[in-house]
Amino acid sequence: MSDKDAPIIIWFRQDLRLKDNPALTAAVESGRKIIPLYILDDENSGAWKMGGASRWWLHESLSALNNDLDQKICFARGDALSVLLNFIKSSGAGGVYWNRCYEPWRITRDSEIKKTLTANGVEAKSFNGSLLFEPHKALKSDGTPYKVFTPFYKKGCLENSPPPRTPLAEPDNINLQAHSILSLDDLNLMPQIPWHKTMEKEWEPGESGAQKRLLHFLHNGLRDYKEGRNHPAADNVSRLSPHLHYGEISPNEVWHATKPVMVAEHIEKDGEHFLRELGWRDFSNNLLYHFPDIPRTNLQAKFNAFPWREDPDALKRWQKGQTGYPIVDAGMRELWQTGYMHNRVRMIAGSFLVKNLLLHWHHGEDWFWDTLVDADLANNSASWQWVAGCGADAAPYFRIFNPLTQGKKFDADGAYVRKYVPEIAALPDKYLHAPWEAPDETLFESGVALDQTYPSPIVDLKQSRDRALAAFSSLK
DNA sequence: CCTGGAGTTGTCCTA
DNA sequence: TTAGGACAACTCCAG
Repeated sequence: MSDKDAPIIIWFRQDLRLKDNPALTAAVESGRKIIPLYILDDENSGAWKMGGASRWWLHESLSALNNDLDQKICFARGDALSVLLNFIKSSGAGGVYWNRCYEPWRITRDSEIKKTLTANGVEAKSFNGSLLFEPHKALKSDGTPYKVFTPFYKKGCLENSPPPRTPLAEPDNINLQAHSILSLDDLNLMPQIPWHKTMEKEWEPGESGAQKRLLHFLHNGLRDYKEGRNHPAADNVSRLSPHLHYGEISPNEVWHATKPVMVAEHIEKDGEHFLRELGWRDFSNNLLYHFPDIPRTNLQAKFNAFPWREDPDALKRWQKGQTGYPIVDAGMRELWQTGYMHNRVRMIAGSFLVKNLLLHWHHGEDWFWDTLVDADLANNSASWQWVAGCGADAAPYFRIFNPLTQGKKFDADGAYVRKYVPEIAALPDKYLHAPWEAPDETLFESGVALDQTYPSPIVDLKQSRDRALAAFSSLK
C-alpha cells in the first residue's frame, strides 16, 4: 500500500556514494523520507559470489557510507526480492529506487523485482549511475552491438551517444528514516584471518578516499600518463578501479574532472588516453550486457577446441608468485598483498599463465576474482578473454609477452621487482629480471641461491612460446 | 552485397 | 646498437 508520503528505500548496490548518485538525488527531490538499505545477496549470484578481497573492501566502503548517513543504513542478507518485500511491509515504504548494475544475474533478478514491486503497487525506479553511455544505446547503425573497441568508443560513444551526464551535486537535507534490521558486522564480510592488514595500508575505501585518489592522480599522474602508465613503479595510473567498481565515485565525475585539467595543463594527449580507459570500462560492460556468457564461454567459438594443459602444480606456483620470472612473480605478489596489480603487469602475468603455461584462462579469471579488490565481472571476463585471444578484439596469435623483455623495458631500474620480490633485490640490474643468467659468483654475492631462496624458471621461454604457437595454429 | 581499411598494450630477425 | 619488416588470416566496421 503506497501513498504519496510513504518513505522511499534507496537500495544501495554498487553505487556507494552520495555525490552524483541519480537514484538518491531523485529520491531526495521527491521530498519524502529516505531509508537506505544494503542487501548482501549471495543467493542469486551463482558462481560469481564476491571473493575475499572484494568483501573486505565492501565492508570498509559500507562502513564509510554508513558514517556519512548517520549510521542509518539498514543491512540485510539473502534473496533480494524476499528481503525487499518483507522490508517494505515492515517499514511502510512506498517505493524503491536504485542505480542499475549490468551483471547478467543482477539484470535477471532486478527485472523480476521491478515487475513484482510494480504489481504490488510499490514504485520501482532504476537509474544509470555507473556507466558513461548506456549499453543498449551504443549500437552500430544496423542495431547490433560493437565487438571492436575503437569504433565502439569513437563512433558509438563519442560521436553518436549523448555526452556523459554532468555530475549531480551531493544532495543536502537527506531526510533519513532509520529502520534497523542487521548491523554491518552481521554481514560477516571481514576475513577471519587478518590478511587485510596489508591492504589497509594501501587503500582508503569509500567516497572520500575515492575523491582523494582522483585528485592525487589528476595532479600527479595525468601528466605523462600515456607513457608512464606502462611503468608499474611509476605513479601514473589512477588506481581508481576499486572505487569505480563499488561506485564510490562515478565515471562521470572522473570524466568531467579530467577534462579541465587536461586543457589547463596542455596535456590533451595524456588526458585522452586516460579517458579511453573509462571507455574500456564501458566497453567491457557493453560486451557483458550483449554477450552474457562471456564469464565462462569463449566469445570466439573456435577456441572451444584449444588444447589447454592441466597442471595444478604450475597453477599454484603462478598464484603464489613462484614462477621464477621476477616480473610475473612481483605482479602476483602485489596482487596477493594489496588486492591490486598494475595493468601492464596484469597483461604480462596473464599472458604467462595462458600462453607460456598453457593453462585455461578460467584459472586466471577465478584467481583474480578472489584476490582483486577491484574484481568486476565485466572487466575481469572481457580482459581474460582478450589476453587469451578468444575475446572481442582478437589479439594476433603471435602476441606472446616475453616477461624478460617486458621487465627490462618497463621496470628497467627494477624498483617494482625489488619491492615485491625482496629475496633477489640485491642482484645487479643486469640480472634482476633473469636471475638464472647470473654467474654463480654474482648470485652468491647477492645472497641468492636458485631453487632455495628463489626458484629457477618454471618453463623455458622459447620452448613454451613455441608450444603456444603450435597450440594456436591447431585451431585453424 | 561488395570493398577496403583497420584492429590497446608484441617479439624476433635482419640488415 | 637500432630500426624496420615479418609474423596469418580473419573479422569487424563503414561506406
